[in-house]
Parts: sequence; structure tokens; C-alpha cells
Amino acid sequence: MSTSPLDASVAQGRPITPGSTRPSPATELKAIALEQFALVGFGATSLQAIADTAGYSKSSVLYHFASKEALLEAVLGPAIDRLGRVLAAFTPAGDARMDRDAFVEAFVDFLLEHRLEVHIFINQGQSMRGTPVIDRANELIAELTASLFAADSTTQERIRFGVALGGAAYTLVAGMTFAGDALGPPDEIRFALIQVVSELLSPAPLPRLAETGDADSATG
Amino acid sequence: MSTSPLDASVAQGRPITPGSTRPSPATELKAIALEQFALVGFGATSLQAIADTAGYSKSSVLYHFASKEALLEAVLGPAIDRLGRVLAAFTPAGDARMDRDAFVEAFVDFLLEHRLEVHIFINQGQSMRGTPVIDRANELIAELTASLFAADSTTQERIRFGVALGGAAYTLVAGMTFAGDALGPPDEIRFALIQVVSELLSPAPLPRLAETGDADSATG
DNA sequence: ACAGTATCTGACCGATCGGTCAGATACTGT
DNA sequence: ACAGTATCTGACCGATCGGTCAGATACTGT
Repeated sequence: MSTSPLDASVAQGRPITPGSTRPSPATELKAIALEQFALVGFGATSLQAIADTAGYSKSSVLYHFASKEALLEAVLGPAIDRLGRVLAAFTPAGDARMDRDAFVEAFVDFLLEHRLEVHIFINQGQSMRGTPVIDRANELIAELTASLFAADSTTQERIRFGVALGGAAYTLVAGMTFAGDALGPPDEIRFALIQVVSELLSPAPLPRLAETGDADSATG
Repeated sequence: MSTSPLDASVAQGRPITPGSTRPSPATELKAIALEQFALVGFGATSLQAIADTAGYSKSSVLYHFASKEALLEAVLGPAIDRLGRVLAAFTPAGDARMDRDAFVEAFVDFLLEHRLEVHIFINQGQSMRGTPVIDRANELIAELTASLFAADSTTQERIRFGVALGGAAYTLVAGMTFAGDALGPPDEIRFALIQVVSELLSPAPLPRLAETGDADSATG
């Protein structure tokens, strides 16, 4: 009995096994909340469900986070901070198109690291307007759009940008989280994403794609 | 007072103004439910909210639809039927790649017509497994994947397919529904989508744009 | 040993959830 | 005019929602 590591140890609120230092309750709760918010949505996730999964009481969740919305802030905040930093590094002043290739790489790495957070505010951002952390994310997306495209951008360009953003977010969550590793090895996923996002953000197909060949796709 | 057409007329359950024949209550409820399910999610949408928006009581909603899940079935069913027909027309037997350009056009038209439904089962399909209508949609997506790609498809191809599917669904909802007409005129959107989806589903960039003799390493 | 603090919990709150049901009302064909 | 049916509603149900609070327990520095 009590095969689950969550049962006996965490139920008391502190790690018992001295060897593997269990993450703090707040960290654990944030991780569970992140997954649930992305999977079933913020509105459809109950604090009770989060507490049950973590092995705590609902009161404990509300001890660590003042409210459900505060928990959302804590969950999304770091990812949005990081997005802000990625954007700031590539839009220093008025000069928008600095080093687009490097930007795409940094952006894809951001997506890979924070795919669940991105999925949340991509797919639920519109219905959560008013929540500070969501508004901040929406502002950053608007900033990103503005820095990538001039004011006279075409429908074509806007569509390609939207497809790149939403497509990457969807693929990462649906493919990596839900479908397991059916999508491919992580390094291949990263390479393919960088390529397809670059392609989508460029007015024409990548110019130097000609001789790249396979790169490292054969190395498993 | 009572400027809203919903107020006086529908509150009694039947259209009063004889000129403009109001849609049936069931149709109206489905339209409102569709929007809410897509906007805030199925789990976060209450029957009361749907009823209030339509100007009916919650009991009336449950008179027309036996349950919340039955309402979801009624909302998504037609779109999934249509998707099934689109797929059936282009995968008659084992021959998968019939006329890919025509298929992409039909598929994009399907996306344009049922963007909210697609958004629902793209973004909430994983958390609604077990619901018959959602399972049916997931099967169709799997069938689509199988008909587009051989069993030995590369990571690159799978990523591109996912980006096309998720990206188109996201762009149509976020761009057209939430951002109004900021994306562009409908015919331009359609044209741009057909082009970008075609490009993503092709193993190599569009042949006309560059003379890259590479063919992307996928053609093995 | 002891006081102070951090953490966790059950009991409880009003509000809302999906759903049931009896009855009121409107429409129908005769 | 009348019976039958379709439609709509309020009252009500148990369950669950996010959140509060007093008190139990564990840990801390002294």
C-alpha cells in the first residue's frame, strides 16, 4: 500500500525521504496547476482537483496562493517575464529587423521551454482579459507583431505570423504533451520548428536552405 | 427601453416581429453555445450563461437539449460530419495523394466555415476524450494524418502538418473572431491560408519561388 | 524547555453548477 | 370550443465552486 510517493510523505507537508529532496509545496502546486490549466482550461480547473492531485487540502492550496487568480499569476508569470526578455533583446529601439534568425531560434527555445504556459495564453487569453498577467502577455504579443511587421504589412504576412505562433503552440502541446514522443526526438522537433517558423516569417522561403541537408536528424 | 431584439420577442419563446423570421430557439441556442464553448471552454461555460444570453431560462435550454453534453454534440456534430465528407472525397481507397491542391482548398474552406467548431476540438479535444462527438473528430484527424503522410513520415513533416492545422485554427479564431477584421478581407484570408497550408504540407518550398534543388531531405 | 512562526486542515460560507419536475402558457388541428 | 401537444418557467435537488477562519500540528531559534 501507499505505492505513490505522494501519499505518505507529502500528506504531512514535508518530504520524508531524505535522499531525494522533494520540491517545495508551492512549486509542486504550480506545476500541477500549469498542467491542468493547459489541459482543461482555467475556468474548468478546480482548486479541489489541484489539491487532490498534489495530495494536499484545498485550504493548503489557498494558504500558498491567495486566490485561484494569484495561482494563475504565479504559474504564468515567469514565462511571460522570459518572453519579455526575449523580445527586449531583439527590439532594442526602433530598429525592428535586427537578427531575425537568432530571434527565431530564441523564440522557439522559449516555446519549447514554456509550451504549456504559451498554450494557456494563446488559447485562453481572449477570455481572460482583465487578468493582469494575461493582459501583460497580450501586450507582448502585440509588441512582437509590431516589431516583426511594418504598419503596412499584408494580409499574407499577418496570416503567416498567426499560423506560426498558433501552430507552434498547438503542435508542441498536442504533439509533445498529449501524444507522448510520437512527434519525434526533441532535437529534431527543435530543428524542424526553427525551420518552419523561419519560413513562415520570411516573405519567401529561406534562401540558404539549399545545401543544409539533414543536419543531425540521423543521430538518434 | 428594450432596444435589444432579444428582450421582448424571444422572452416569450416565439418571434413577434412578423417580417424578420427569427431562427428557431434550438438554432439560436446552438449558435450561442458554440461561441461560448470556443471562447471560454466547454467546462467553463454554464447552461445558465447560455440561457441568459439567449433570453431563455436554463430549463428551456434543457428542454431543447437533454444535457450539456447533448448540446455539445448538437453544436459540433454538423461540422464533424462535413469534415468526414471532405476527407472521404479525397481518400477514396488506398490512394492517398489524389489531388492535394483541391484537397487543401476544400479543407481551408471547411476551416473558414467551421472555425469555431474546429477551435473547440483542436484545443479542448484532449480533455474531452470519451465524449462521442469528440472521439469521432479525433479519429478523423488521425485519418487525415494517415492519408497525408506515409507511415515513414519524418519529424519535419509531422511538425509541418501540426503547425498547419493548429496554426490555421488559431489564426482564424484569434484573428477573425476576436480581432475583428484586422486580419484582412475574407477573400484575401482564404487565399493566404490556402497558400500557406499548401506550402506547409508540401515536402519542399513552393517550386516557383526559388530554384532550390534540395527538396528538403524528406524525399528519400 | 519554550515561545514564535510556518504550515496544514476540517468545518463552514454563499454562490453556482447540471439536472429534474410539476405546472403554466401558447399553439395546433379538429 | 376543445383536446392535445409543444414550449417555457420557477422551485427545487445534491454536488461542487472559490474562499474564510479558527485551530491543530510541525518546525524554528533561543
